[in-house]
Amino acid sequence: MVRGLANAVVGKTIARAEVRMAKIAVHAPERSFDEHLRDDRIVAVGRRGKFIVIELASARGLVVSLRMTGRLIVQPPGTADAHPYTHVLLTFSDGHRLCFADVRQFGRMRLVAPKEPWDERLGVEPLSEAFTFERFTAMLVGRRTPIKAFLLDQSKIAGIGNIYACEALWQAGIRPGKPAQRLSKPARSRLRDAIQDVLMRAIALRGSSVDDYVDAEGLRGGFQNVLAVYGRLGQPCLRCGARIVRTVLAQRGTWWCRNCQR
DNA sequence: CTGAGATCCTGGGGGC
DNA sequence: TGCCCCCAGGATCTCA
Repeated sequence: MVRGLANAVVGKTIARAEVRMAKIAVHAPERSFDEHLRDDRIVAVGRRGKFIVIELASARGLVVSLRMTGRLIVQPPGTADAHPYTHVLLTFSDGHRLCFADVRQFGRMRLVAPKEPWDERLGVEPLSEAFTFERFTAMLVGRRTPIKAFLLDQSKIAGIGNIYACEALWQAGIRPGKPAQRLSKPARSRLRDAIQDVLMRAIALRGSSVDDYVDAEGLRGGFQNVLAVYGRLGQPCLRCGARIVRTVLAQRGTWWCRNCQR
């Protein structure tokens, strides 16, 4: 998503910003969203955890959280709204538009000040050098919470969602409900590797379009075609053939194999 | 600090 | 065919 977005919008100047649903655009109240953004320029697009960061020439940032159904769509000049639930529209000086749409209205587009520590509550990036076996081990000490709940906690490891938590636990052969502190050394090693492997493979396939996810270029992902457990209730485990079960853990649907995840 | 649960939303699927 | 019910889920908040 970030790579496609960067290709499409870096260098563009914001001519105006239209907010159709006020709660979606979060900003300092002194001025309107449009007054804040007008004439600023996009210099980079990055990511921290699941948050997309659109960096501006003013050193401020537009931090976008898509949650489940949020979409960012880049539209050529002169085209109609690309999505019926468009809540925020940035129009660039060249006529292109960046449309933020979200059926469920859970997503947010937040304007942050230069050096504002908006990501203080996010944990380690799982694909960074900092995510070592030693650090992973230290994080798990004394944690009684189920390992799957731990993986979903963005303040520990940033960026793992429900799909990738299920897939990483299957790949590592670990029961989702196992208390985090009780993972053996080999299990911790397998899980750390599985987290990185699952995330890298998913990114290579442009994400998981389980429902109707599309990236900024309107392309569907491909990882939904290679999911081992997520959404595969009753189907055979790709490793042992046992039926995949679904339980609820941390208020989330959890798919796993009772036979080969222990 | 940890862990658990509620909350926000709407489309879509299942049941009848 | 139509209606009702319920469910999916990420981040943030509250509470014990």
